[in-house]
Amino acid sequence: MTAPPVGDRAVAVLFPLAAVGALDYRLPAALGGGDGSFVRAPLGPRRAVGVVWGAASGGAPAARLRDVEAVLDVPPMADSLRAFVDWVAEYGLNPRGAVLRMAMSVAAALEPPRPARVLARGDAAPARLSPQRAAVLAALDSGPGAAESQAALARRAGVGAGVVRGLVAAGVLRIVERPGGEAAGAFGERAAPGGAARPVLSPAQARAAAALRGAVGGGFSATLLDGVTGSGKTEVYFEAVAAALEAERQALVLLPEIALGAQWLERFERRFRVRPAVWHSELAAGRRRDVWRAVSRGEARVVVGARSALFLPFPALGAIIVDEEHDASYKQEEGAVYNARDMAVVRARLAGVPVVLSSATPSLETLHNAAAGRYGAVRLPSRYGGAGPPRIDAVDMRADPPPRGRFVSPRLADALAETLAAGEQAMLFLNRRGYAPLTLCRACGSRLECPNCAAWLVEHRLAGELRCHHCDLRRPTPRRCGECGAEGALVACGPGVERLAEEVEMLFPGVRHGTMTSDTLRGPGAAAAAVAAVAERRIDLIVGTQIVAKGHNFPGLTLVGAVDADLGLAGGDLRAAERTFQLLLQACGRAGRGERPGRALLQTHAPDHPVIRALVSGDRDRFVAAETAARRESGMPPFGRLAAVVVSGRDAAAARAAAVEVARAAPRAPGLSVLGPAPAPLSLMRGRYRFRLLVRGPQGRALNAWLTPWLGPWLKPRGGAAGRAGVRVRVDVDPYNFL
DNA sequence: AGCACGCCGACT
DNA sequence: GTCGGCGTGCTC
Repeated sequence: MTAPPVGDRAVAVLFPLAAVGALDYRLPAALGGGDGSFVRAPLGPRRAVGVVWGAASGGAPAARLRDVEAVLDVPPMADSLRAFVDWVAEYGLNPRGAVLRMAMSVAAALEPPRPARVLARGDAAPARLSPQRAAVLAALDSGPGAAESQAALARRAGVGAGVVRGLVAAGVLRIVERPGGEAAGAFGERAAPGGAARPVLSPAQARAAAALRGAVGGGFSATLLDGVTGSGKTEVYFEAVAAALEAERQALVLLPEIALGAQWLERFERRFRVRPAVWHSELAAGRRRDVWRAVSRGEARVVVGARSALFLPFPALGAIIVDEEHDASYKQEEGAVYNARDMAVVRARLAGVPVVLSSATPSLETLHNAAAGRYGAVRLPSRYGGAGPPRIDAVDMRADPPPRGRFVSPRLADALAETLAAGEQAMLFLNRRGYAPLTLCRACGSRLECPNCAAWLVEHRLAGELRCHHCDLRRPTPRRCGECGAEGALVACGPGVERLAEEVEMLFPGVRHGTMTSDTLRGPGAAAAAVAAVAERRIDLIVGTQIVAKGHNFPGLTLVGAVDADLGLAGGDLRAAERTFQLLLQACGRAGRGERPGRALLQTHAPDHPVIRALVSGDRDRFVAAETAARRESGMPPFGRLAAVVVSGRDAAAARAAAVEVARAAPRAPGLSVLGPAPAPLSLMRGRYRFRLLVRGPQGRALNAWLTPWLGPWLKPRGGAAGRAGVRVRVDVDPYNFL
């Protein structure tokens, strides 16, 4: 593959910096690196770590090339991962350096591991053996063998650190540097493919599992695992993981950030007896480094992670699983833009391994790909253990409205009362944080709005403040109106989960209820604690946002009430119907996962809306068919592709002018249409005025061929064609979020 | 991303 | 007179 090192080579080095990208260097033959090598090279006045990215581009005269300084002692980046970085960069119009950054997010992992300094017996015999000194020596002998730091040994011996230091100074103990001091062995144990508790699979599960197992080792393939909530999809895709392990390869399981909880890990551990390596954005630096290295050495056999885990340096990838493949949180919009579900398919193709896309409510894109035969499909049509699906009914809020100022209809209240009286648990689902989404002044009619965003301030009564959900603004809830000064005239309009909890207390005094939102479940372990509280019946009525709709399993729960089922349907979002359907079905699916059958009530003002009708009739296929037909009609995804171009700036006029200029420069081509610019749906965010262009093109890569030359000049982070007036141009390829 | 260069306000 | 604010530009 690589040519023998005859003389120095001119190479491109890609740096993990959005604004720099690849630069040419001379790679001295003596250093011995090649394509994919991690190298340290001079960059301006400093030095930086980058990756050798093929032959030099010729962008600088050979005489000006500087020398690569060192080839780092870590396994080089595999060709398939480099190809993946290039792909993600090109597809999403991302700077290559920004994408590389995700693939080497751990600076410390690239430095040689700092040797651990541990203690061992020295040559000198102890002269005067004080009780403290004797305790230290006894502790050393009884310990795990020469492998402890000074502080740890002192702690175990119950003496001050000074005693140990004294012994070292006297030569009784000596410090030994042990290379590779970081958590070696933490991932070293092999996951047991056979597992401790090989699960009993239903016939349907066994058939699905066999199909997935069969795909492992057979090169690239993509398979949709389409199973109703509670059908045991996880156990099925665990078999694909097991097959990868049996083949001595690694497996990657992607989960939405929100589902990466204790329950999933426990299931994994029950099946495989070991913990997988966990990867997500909140990981502490040290842990990150350890996991990255363990993956790159092939020691971490299974990685479960959020979307960024796609960029880990697997040397022997065997399978990729994308759980809850329809989940919108796979779409990354900050920094580099990409959809981890789609990029998982790309990564699998480049690595020549199978990918499994799992969901109870697959995205239209994936269903379309399965229908077209591009993806295989295996189905689990019924719940594991024979439990039926929850019975779903609509409550017409026009015919059966709640009392004024309340949000739970009499019918839902009755159902709640029945459920609680029967000793069962219930959940109220409302995808709205805080107490009330809008506060207005009864005296002058003004609304409390964020000064930096075109959005209402949301009251968070528990915290005693108003918050903007689009920027960091928080301010104490005022007593008087800021416009007219009227005292005590501010009224909360509409419900949030906090207000719902208040209503629940009034309806069912003394009921043990708990609110679960991203505000109340802060930090690791909080979600697990809440789930445990429900399991142990310290909570009988859950009030929650989408955080409770996904992933968690509540066996005693038999009733789900969607307080505002229409919530996601308003607005011009392309995927509003699809997403609402998915979210509500997931929420309803929380009911009846144990012995007792479940039911769900959807409070709606539009019981005839196709989404509500599909949920009530349980006819997903008809809904999908209708939605697909509408998309085909309008040339929308998956029958066409979109890109959103957002031009923003602190000065509205300058931003608008730049947006017009961008639109004017658009290529004219049949099959390509450009709408706008128009004020973006969130026309002011974080103090920046936003204008949006919507580009629609045909399916496939043709769209990129137009976008890249057209938008390239505007996308330079600074100093680009738009940079002067502080105007920023961002492009979101395959947008999910229409804000 | 850093880091230097450069061009205007309040201090030893 | 200088120290230092961060706008602008460059890194093979």
